[in-house]
Amino acid sequence: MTATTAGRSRRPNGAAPTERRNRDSAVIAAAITVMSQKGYAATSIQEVADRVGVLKGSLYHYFRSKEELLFRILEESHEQVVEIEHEVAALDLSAFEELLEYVRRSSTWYLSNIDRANIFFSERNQLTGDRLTEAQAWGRAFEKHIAKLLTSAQTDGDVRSDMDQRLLTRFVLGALNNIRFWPSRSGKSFSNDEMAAALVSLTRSAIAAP
Amino acid sequence: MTATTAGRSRRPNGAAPTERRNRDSAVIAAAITVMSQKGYAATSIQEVADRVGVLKGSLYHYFRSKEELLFRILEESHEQVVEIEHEVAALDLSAFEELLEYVRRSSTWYLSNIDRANIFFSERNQLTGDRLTEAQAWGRAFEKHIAKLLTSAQTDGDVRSDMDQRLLTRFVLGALNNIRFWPSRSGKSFSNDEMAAALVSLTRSAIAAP
Amino acid sequence: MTATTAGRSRRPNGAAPTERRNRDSAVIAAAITVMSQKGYAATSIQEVADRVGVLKGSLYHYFRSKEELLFRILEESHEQVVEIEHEVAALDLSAFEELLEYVRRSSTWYLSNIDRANIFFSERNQLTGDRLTEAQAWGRAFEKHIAKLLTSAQTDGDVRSDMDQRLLTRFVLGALNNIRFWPSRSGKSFSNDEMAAALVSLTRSAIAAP
Amino acid sequence: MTATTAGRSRRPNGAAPTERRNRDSAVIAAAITVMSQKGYAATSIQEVADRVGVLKGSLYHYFRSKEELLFRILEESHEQVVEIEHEVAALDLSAFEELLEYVRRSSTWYLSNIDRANIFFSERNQLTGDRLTEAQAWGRAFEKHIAKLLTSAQTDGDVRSDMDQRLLTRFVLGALNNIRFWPSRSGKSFSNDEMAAALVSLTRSAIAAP
DNA sequence: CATGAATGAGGCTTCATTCAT
DNA sequence: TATGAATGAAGCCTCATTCAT
Repeated sequence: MTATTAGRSRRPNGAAPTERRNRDSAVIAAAITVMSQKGYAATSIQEVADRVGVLKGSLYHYFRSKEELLFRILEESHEQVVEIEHEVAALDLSAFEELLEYVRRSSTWYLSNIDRANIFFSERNQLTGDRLTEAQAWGRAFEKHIAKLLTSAQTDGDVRSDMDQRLLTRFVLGALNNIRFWPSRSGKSFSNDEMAAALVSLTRSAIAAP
Repeated sequence: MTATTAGRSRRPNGAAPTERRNRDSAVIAAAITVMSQKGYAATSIQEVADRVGVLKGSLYHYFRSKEELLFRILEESHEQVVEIEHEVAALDLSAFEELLEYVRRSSTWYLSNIDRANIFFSERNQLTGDRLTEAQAWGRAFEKHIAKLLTSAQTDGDVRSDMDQRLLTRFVLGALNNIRFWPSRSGKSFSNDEMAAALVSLTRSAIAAP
Repeated sequence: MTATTAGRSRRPNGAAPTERRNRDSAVIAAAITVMSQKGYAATSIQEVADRVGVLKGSLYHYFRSKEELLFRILEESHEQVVEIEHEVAALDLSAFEELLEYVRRSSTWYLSNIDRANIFFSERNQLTGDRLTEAQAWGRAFEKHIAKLLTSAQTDGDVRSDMDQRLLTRFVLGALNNIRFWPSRSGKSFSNDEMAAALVSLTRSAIAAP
Repeated sequence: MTATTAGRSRRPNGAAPTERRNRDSAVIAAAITVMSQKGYAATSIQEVADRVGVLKGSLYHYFRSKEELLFRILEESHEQVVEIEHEVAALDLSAFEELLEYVRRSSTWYLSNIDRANIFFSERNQLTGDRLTEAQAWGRAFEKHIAKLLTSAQTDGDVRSDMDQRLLTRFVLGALNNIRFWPSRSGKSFSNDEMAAALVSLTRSAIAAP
């Protein structure tokens, strides 16, 4: 929310965007598809424009630079993930159950938004300057949240205490972040819910107190 | 081993092969460092040359194209990982223990070769044509190997049978591949062995038969 | 007066011409400020629009092209300078005194309209085609006028005869055109009148007959 | 000398440039011609490349950016002008005669290097950042030098004391800087020396003590 | 009149790659 | 082998201008 997201096209008075939003979303959608597939650096604005059905230069009505476009995608994704965090927190579960529920819901989100998730986890470091700083902060906050839940769950006696919480955190996060790769192999034979459930079950077994 | 790897070391006269290899390794080492950090697409040959202390054009004595350079890096990594696979297979353990030992050793390798591992897992898809095909085959073989071990271990009754082997495979692979990110967070406070051991322990708990 | 100046103010209905003129002047004023600072080529229509508080596209109600906008600015300036020429001619002074009075009054105008003067003297050559031709004609007429006064003054014995009139002309014109740079250095400490008076005095000394 | 001039093409070891310098000069010469004619902003790298007989991209072996190219031109010109300053200072003349000799020699330089002089006086402000700062400093040093000579000459009683030194400075500088426009009008009929001599004579008359 | 999205051309710059020396 | 100038293609971005609303 800090870095340069706002003010793409100069609108002196407060005119109504009407149709605008649609194109905006179309642009972002196109960018997500291409960038997820080829990676940010290998994606050309041209390809995005082609997909939107607009000339290259016209895209600059929707963002100020390729990097801003990436940032916007990341930012949106981040917001949605944070939203999940809040929803789960509102459920008033034990730390352990909250953690697992969080794993389940975000897994589902990643699986339903694989392209977004790919970009979210792979292209953050292509940002520079303030935008990079901000995006890195997301990651840290994210990790801290998981760490806190794990610590609480350890205190509650729900999570094994024979292992440093930091190692647990990394394991849980790693397994979670990787779920986006599950479907890409061997003919999509599991539903998102099945996969999410499997991840939760495996995570539970992995870290539960004996 | 299929795609264009050959044709680098023509040695018409009896020049010192050691010198050659050294430069060659230096080039690869430089490329690994840069590409791990910025990604293949965002890495310029110039940066690699700078790091080697050679002019851009000179690099083309060591590889035919940027893509071949990437391929060589991936290939080397792949070979080393396969080597681990063979070593572990030679230990004659039960499927379950072989799997876990494999996890331990490859974790250690990833942690000791983080830059290589980064490229190995992130840049494969930047290849094209035959090289892409070959690299993708590695991944599939890799997965198949884990799958086989898991199936055997399930048959042995060592691994939980309440979950499809394919889900188990993805989980194990995902957690394993992700260990390369463990050190990057919060002040490197664990040794590679500690991290590998933790991963093994967690993986065991996750998938062991009850 | 030849080139494409016309065709701006079609007023089909009996709309208020005042409003119109105002906007028109506002646009020109904005353009003058920006172009004086950054130069014609480096000035974007966007910047002018921003300064007027209007969207880029809207500016095209006030001129047909960026070049026409520049031309109009130059033309207006030219007209004002010519006006000064006529005023001074009407004073019925000796050639020498007319020249000096002309120097004084145009100096003052340049100093009071520095941005206009900057554009007038620096951006003429950015025009093309007929507009360029016309603007260049202004310069020549201008010079011819000074030349005529100097020749007369030489005949009158008021101006030194030991130097070709063409050299005198260039000197006088050069010194005059440059007065617009006087204020920009070292904290504006002189009034426009003081500077104009100084220029007149120095010019007089420079060219007066001994 | 401060701003980024050095290090255009990366040369790890100290190889001999040999042919290099030639091209370098050719590039600068081409740029000077085009920029003098059309102005920096309106000059495209393409035009310079065409004139050198090289592809657009190839030019970037000789400079890092269009702005650096401009800076280099300005810097070279500045150095030559400063050189003149030093030469004249070494002549050990009275302040008044030194000033006039300086006017004569720099006039001659401007007339012999009209394109350089045009750029020198017109395009400085197209620079940005540190380069702009440095170039502006040149101007100030330049002016200070003239001012010092004038003050001394006033003290010596050689220059009129009825006028503030700052006004004299501006007048002298203005007339001098403008000499580059003298030849552009009406069929080049005077030699550079004639024009320089005329300027000196007129300047002397203008500012000499009565 | 104003809007603002779209155009289409062009500008600066980077870069993988080649090649004569 | 190494050099470094040159290529040619492409990439990002800007901008004057148009036009339907």
